[in-house]
Amino acid sequence: MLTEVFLETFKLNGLLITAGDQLVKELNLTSARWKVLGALSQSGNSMTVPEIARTMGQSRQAVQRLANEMTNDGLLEPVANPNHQKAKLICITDKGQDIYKKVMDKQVPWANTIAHEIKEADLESVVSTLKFLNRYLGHSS
Amino acid sequence: MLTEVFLETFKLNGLLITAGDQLVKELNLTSARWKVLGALSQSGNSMTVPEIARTMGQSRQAVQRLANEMTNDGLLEPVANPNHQKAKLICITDKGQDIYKKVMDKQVPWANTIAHEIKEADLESVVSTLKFLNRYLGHSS
DNA sequence: CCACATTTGACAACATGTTGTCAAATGACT
DNA sequence: AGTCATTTGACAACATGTTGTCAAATGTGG
Repeated sequence: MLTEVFLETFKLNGLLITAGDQLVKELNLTSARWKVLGALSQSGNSMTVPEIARTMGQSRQAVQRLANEMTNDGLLEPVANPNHQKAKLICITDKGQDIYKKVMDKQVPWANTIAHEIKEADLESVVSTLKFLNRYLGHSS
Repeated sequence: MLTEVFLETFKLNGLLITAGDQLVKELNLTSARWKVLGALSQSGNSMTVPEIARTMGQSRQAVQRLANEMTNDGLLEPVANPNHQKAKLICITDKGQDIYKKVMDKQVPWANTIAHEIKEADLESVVSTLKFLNRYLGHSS
């Protein structure tokens, strides 16, 4: 049955990326960049690239490229890190905040429409189980 | 909370691909090809490329490329489709069956180790909720 | 303080995914 | 049958992801 969870996760990932790309297209965003903004936003707005990568379950190189491009586009900005000379802290710019807010204004009602069709207990079960799997797989590697 | 489900899904997807790649590396497979074999295997061993793509929640072009490469590698073979001249039915070759079996021999114990740490009710909750989300997102697009 | 492992940014090679386009095959409707 | 929308394989452009490597910065243990 866990195998089924994995297959459904792969599928959901694909469908979410497609749906997400459609949702944020007109804001000149993509799902990948949205995810970076989300990770930063969720954690107080300032992390190094490798920290973002670990949060997202991806390689630091993938996030590094996104961060560089988004910095060029004025969505992010690197600020000096008192704890590390090379590893700058990545922050969201005002422009980035603005766009992220607009994304959330579109995403929240969309998510609520879906969430209404799912029992709250199931949602909690899913969140905690996925978190457990992420913790488990994250530590093992 | 549904937003959290989505973020955890993205993360789990990344970690699963990494873990899967490690698991099947020595069999000259990758997670992507494994998924194609799994989709075919789960559905009686014969589907057209677009059918596989819909099962996996991906674009038919992505699956087409994988299918072409795996055909060149002797894992798959296209057979005539009585219902469609162009859209061949993709089948797993004996060699493909062999490798898939070896993958499962490695994956099943690995999955069981993890599954033991999760309550069965939670697992059922996750599977049915993910399936619902996939059905919902699949129909809407 | 010094050697050594780890982390980090930068860069490259490559796998995997999306979208868009085209012509051929199919299906649906009159 | 004839027309038109849809599906399909092929191909291309591009976004996103992995791994591997290197040198610099950091952490760790003597």
